[in-house]
Amino acid sequence: MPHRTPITRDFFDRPVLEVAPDLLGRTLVRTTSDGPIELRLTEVEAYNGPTDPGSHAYRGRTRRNAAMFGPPGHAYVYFIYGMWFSVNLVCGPVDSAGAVLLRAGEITTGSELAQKRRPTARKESELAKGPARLATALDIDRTLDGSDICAGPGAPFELLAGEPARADRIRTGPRTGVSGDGAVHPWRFWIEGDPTVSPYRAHTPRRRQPSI
DNA sequence: AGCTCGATTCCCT
DNA sequence: GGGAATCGAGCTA
Repeated sequence: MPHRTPITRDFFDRPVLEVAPDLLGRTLVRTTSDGPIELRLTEVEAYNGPTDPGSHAYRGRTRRNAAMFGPPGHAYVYFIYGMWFSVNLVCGPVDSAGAVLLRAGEITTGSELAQKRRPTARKESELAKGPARLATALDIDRTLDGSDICAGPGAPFELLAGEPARADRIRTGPRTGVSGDGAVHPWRFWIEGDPTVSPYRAHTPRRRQPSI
């Protein structure tokens, strides 16, 4: 399969736990007004629908998470911590609300554009190391929520076959920053040894205001 | 109407 | 390793 073959919607029809590791090594093309930025995915997390306590879908459909409950092959973009965005790719049947969080990758095209967006990055490997950094580097915000990933060249997003990661290089572990019962599942997937993979952090409960 | 805290990053010690 | 920044979804009332 040639490197630059577009991935079609049936790729996303499968269960999210199957799609997530299969995304590693694939190329996400983000077409901006300034030109294309391409990202080789190195780290993702699966969020497994309404029964997954770690998922935004856990409490059912809301205005924010509506895209997750929509058709596969679309983006779910959400705003977090008052200043960042994160990007997911929706998987599985409509209403199953499966989504893969794109956590990190290697910028392979348009690194000048990404640098401009991420001036604090000191190394190429830091441009998209972490979900909010990835979204910033690729100029992704809430206006792209619900975008079709499989609409073809020139759309805001496209996914290319790339070079899927070898199975023996894929590692799994608990999801970063997920609390409670959602933390037990090893649904984080990354390419072992890749310098763009973000460091694992366990969930840290935020301290309450000190009561004097 | 008010409150808590999050699928984080950055900067400081 | 810890705290600040910053806003809004979702819960409690």
